[in-house]
Amino acid sequence: MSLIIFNTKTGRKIPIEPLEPGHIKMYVCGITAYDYCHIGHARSALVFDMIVKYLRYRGYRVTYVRNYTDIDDKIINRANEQNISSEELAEKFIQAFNEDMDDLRVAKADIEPKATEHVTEIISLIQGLIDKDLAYQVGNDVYYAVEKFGNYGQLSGRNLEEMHAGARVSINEQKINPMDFALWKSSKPGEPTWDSPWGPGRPGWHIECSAMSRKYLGDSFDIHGGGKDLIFPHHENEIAQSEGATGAPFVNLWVHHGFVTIKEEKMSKSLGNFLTIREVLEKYEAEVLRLFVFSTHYRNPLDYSDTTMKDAVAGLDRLYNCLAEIEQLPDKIDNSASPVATEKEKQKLASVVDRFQKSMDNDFNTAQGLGHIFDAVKSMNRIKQSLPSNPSQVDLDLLKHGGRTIKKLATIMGLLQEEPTLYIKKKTEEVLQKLDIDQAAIEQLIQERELARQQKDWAKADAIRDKLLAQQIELKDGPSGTAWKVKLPV
RNA sequence: GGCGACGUAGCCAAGUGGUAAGGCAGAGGUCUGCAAAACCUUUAUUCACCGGUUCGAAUCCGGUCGUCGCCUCCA
Repeated sequence: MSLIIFNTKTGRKIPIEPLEPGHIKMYVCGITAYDYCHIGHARSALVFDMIVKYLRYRGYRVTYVRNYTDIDDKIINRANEQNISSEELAEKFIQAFNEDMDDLRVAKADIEPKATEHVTEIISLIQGLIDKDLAYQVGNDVYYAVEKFGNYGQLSGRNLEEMHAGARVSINEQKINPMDFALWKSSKPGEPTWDSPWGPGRPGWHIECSAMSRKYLGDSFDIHGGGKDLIFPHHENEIAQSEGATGAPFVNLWVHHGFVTIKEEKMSKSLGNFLTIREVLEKYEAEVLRLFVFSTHYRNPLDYSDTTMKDAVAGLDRLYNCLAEIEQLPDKIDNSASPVATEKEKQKLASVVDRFQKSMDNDFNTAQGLGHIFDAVKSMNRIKQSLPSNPSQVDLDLLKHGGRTIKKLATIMGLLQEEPTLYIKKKTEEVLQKLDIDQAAIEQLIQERELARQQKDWAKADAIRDKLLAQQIELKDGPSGTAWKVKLPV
């Protein structure tokens, strides 16, 4: 069984066959550092984090490059507004991005190059395009001549005539074709600038990715990824630049993920309907956001709402509860009863790795993979449920092994990374801190209630329980006394 | 206007030719003084609608309606 991946360029799934056997080279377009990142950026980072982890799980060596765009019109404009240099602004938001990634526990890419540190490579790439007559200089600007590149539109499935019909292209008298795009822009006073054969200026947006991917991954590499909104024009232009310059096929597989939407509309700055990663992480655990993201296939739209996030909270709690209960079971037992696990349950647990892998092999179907994990949890809960007080070693081994297995699988999505019991405890303490009540007071009230219960003064006992409940404290009467827990926010 | 994606239970979401995974919510049950929590069980004769192909379709083809996206910076 091989791993198949959907290729945007052909519209179909193909098996991954690395150019260098066993070694996958992947480039992903990272952020433009001019503001805090929203959860659309989080989806991108999480999806490719998962893809890298799964490829490595499947035994591939992966070289993962994700760039920073640290020079661009938006950065310059924003820096001017704030009266700081664009370097300063970009640095600030790269750092903010890294903090967000740490909070999301997204692993760093192997190489994280910045556009401004590759201007030399960019200039030589542009010069190569001019030499091949694929680019032309106008004043101190350099443009790519799209008509000279035969395959322009191959990725996005358009042709130049159609795009003219769109009539939304900006008319620039300097350009030969309105679709020509800037490789080098002359700088205005006060803007960051580099010397070049065409005068002082700065790189256009698309050229940096061609230059940096070539430097770190070569003329041809395996996977290039990003959000669907990068298909055109960004990735289309990258192909024109890279293939124009090298004559070699640029990328084997184009992987594009879908958008995060709010109320079915794309999250974007212009609509003002975006949520930053840090805003969301104030309300929800990183793993909740991860579960939310991976509960839908990466190419589909993902609608953010309180309901869907609440679902993710409940789902994650379910997983952790199962693991926590398994953890509390003994590892070894002497005089055990006969096993209770049914053939069907054993079968479910024995096959979960295969089923998970089959789902993931099919274009990283995390939604289905998670389904298999939940399915295994259901089987384990069922076994736990019917466990006698002296459970059999067979059942214990089954549960312990099952718990380890789903934890291992969940790791690919960055889930279930906490100690199960600590996860619950941590959430409790966080909430408790925000409440106007301390543990001692709670214990005190529970003791009072226990006394009332012993005297069968149910009215008083219930009153105390209601009082605590009003403060988000839930009581659980069990055989070994009364436990309490914070009603976790959802 | 051009191009593309999607429409599966109350909600979220897999499934792309062989008879509807999983999660949330709901209902019933175990437990309890009653509860809560937890767990178990259960929940779509049917996959937007209309035709067609097929022994067989949510899955393929044609059409209709609806939603969203790209075509300008965008993850």
